[in-house]
Amino acid sequence: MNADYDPEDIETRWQSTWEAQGVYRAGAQGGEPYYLLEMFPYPSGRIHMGHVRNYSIGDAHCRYLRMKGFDVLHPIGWDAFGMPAENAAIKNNSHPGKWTYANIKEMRDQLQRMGLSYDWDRELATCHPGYYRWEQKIFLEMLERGIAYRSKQWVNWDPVDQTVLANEQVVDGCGWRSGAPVEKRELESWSIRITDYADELLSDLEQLDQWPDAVRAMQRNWIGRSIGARIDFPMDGADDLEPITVFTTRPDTLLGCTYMALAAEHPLALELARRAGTQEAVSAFIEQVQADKSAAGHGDIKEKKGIFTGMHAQHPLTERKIPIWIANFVLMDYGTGAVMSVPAHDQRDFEFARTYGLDLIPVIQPPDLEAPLEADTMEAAYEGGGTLFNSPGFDGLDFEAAKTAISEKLKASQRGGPTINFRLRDWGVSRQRYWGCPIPVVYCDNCSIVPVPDDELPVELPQDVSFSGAGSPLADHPTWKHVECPQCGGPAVRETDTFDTFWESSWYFLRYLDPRNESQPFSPEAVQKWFPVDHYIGGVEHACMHLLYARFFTKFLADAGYFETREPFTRLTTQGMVIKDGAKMSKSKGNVVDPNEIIDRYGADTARLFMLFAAPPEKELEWNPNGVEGSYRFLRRVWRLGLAAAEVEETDLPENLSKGDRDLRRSTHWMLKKVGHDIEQHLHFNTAIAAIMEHMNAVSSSGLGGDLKVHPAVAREAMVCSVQALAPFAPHIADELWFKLGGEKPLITCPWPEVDEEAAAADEVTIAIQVMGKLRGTVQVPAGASKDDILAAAKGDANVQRHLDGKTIVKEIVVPGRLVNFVAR
RNA sequence: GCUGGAGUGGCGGAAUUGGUAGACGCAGCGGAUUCAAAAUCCGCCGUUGAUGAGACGUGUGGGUUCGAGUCCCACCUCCAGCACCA
Repeated sequence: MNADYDPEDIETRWQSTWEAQGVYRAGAQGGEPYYLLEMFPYPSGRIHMGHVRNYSIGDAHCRYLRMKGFDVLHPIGWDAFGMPAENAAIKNNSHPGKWTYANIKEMRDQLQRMGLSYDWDRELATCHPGYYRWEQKIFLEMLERGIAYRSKQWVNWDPVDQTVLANEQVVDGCGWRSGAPVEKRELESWSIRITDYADELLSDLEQLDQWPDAVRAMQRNWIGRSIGARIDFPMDGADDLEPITVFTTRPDTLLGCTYMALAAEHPLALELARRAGTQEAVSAFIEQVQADKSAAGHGDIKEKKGIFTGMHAQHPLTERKIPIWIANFVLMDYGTGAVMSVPAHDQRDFEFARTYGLDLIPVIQPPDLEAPLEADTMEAAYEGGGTLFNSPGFDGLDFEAAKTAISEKLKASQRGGPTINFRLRDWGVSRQRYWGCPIPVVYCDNCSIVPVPDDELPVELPQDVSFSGAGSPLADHPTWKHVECPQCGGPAVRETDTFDTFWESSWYFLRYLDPRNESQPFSPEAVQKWFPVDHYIGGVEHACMHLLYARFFTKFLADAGYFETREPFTRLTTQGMVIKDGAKMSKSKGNVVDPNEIIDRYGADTARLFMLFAAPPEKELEWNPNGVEGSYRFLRRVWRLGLAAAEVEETDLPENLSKGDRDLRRSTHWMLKKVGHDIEQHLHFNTAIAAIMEHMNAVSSSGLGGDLKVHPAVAREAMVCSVQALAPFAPHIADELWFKLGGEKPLITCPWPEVDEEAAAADEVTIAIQVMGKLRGTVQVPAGASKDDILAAAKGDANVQRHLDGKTIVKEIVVPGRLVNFVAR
């Protein structure tokens, strides 16, 4: 009679039933809307354990919320543009789209085998023109509002992927995808003024109180707001040149400035050298710096090097002559690419000055030092605070007051003033690749940059391309780029760069709301109903790229009038990595476990259960084959007990329950309460599942399947509730048993069981008894026992008496339901 | 260096936020069942002690408290992100 647990049979049957009944469709049941989203996958070909974990977490939450009566939107799609498709196309001499769609099909099958609760009607692929036409439109709105601009600038060039990278995409000086050392190139390209939103992106982090602190901190660092001053240094003896502007956080040390340093890429570097006649040496130095950077792979500079340009600036307050140097440690990417050097109070400047024999002028006196700082005896820069000296007009001021005083003075004489500087740079979005969304502009000799008119969108990628050449197939295409200028009708050429693929993922969560809309990117009604995303789940590696861009897009779209919401993701969960043998799973380490094999062997329910049980979502998860086996063993146990319960006669709960009945009912309802609580409070599925396991131990002890020691109705209830509680984690086996126990609709469409608080409450509690804070015994008392009764019972304990013997109790502490502590002398 | 986080049995991890440290699972040990195996079931399982009483025990050292894994001070180690950021 007892068929063995056969996950494959159960899972395929339920997956088709669910699909046939459309139980996952958003709006299928009504209820309060809830938008639950996991980061969509790149269709690389196969899903990996990281995906399985990510989607198991999201699915468990989704199923729980559905049972709690929410109308959950839970969509899935494909982040389908990107380099791997193009590389595969080059290798196989085929088309990236072919590779991409084949992978999507493969991965869709895999996800469906996991039995995930997605609304597949909303599936989207970002490489589809029906998707990307709307991001072209959004770009044109950015262009119109001055948020998108084209400029010639120094960019990060990935020599392997043959494309430009944004700052965020350079990791340790290497391309985030290719791993190749990044080079600096000067290119015409498109940028997005994300820096216009720097302040808001920073300050709104405050309100994201359901985001992990780590992610907020990373974004805060990334945006890098610092308060300081902008200071203009006029040129000495070259009146036709603009002053050199620097940014400093220490305007109080301005009088200690003895030289200036420019980045090698600074536009004035060569110009100054040309005027001073040091061109040859300086350009050799600049080339050396560039070569060192490429060779080191990183921005890692071993020793500080520099060269004097031969030119001088004037100190903005004293008009003293300030030599202008070029130095390898000055970054063009930060501030203005030029710094004022105060060697007495900045360690880098100090080292540089000592190397090249430059002057030191100490101007801040440390508060705990009696003798004044002296240039000749200093062994390191003093970077702390103190009182100003050697600073005519500011001597005696505290350094903090001096920051303001000097900034204001500069402002008054129009030589700078207080300012706030950000580390965040504008977002360079041009990519010299084919498999991306075309940037919808054309270049016309008469009209310059012309946006593609709305009725000509989307600008589609041509299908007939060859990947033989080194550059972009779009640039090499014989006809595609040649068009009539939309403005003057003359000959024009299309932009052949495509967008950074982070462009697609910056707004896909909005397209899900209305994925087939052909007249707008999404309807206001859909946004009104679902946006923002209530809970977003994904990997922490996107903390500073995707999540920052998505926040920016949302703010821009709000400003463009699409909606009011200014933050896209209310709650964020960043799940930990799946590791094996202490290391991230990777082909090179040979420690990859293929989800397919696990599902073949144990079924999806076991794989999911293990992933949720082994660790809370935000922690790393160590893949443990024995642990998987344990989860499988548990489900088999549930299966047997479930079948046994289905055999038990169906009756009402009796009026009078035996102690055994009450104990099992307490276990049942305590478990339900605990599962609900753990999911709602912290998404701690691991402790929720532990509670179900604990309860199953109690069910097992009740004799179910053998000599039943409890009332049949109590035993049935115990199993029915277990199956319901298990539904978010192992949905297939849960539905199968649910139907065997008399259920008529899939559990995801059924309400979460009510906790019977009375049954869940204990009628007896164990009180710990301490003497002087040390545990000396325990005692069982009725749940509502009075303090006096508890104390009496505690004093009755033989061991406690032994420890109190010969002592006087000076204090009795009673924590109701918990413990008693006797303080005795 | 800066920022964020974490240190609990052989392992993954619990501990209602100041109240019996080690739930649940894995591994291990012992037993039942079996001709045997698989599967299943029961018991033990921080260290020490003897199966008892006890002592010790949540990275280290102090402190607050009747009572500290939890709070305070100082330190150590590990992980992650950023890093010559002016």
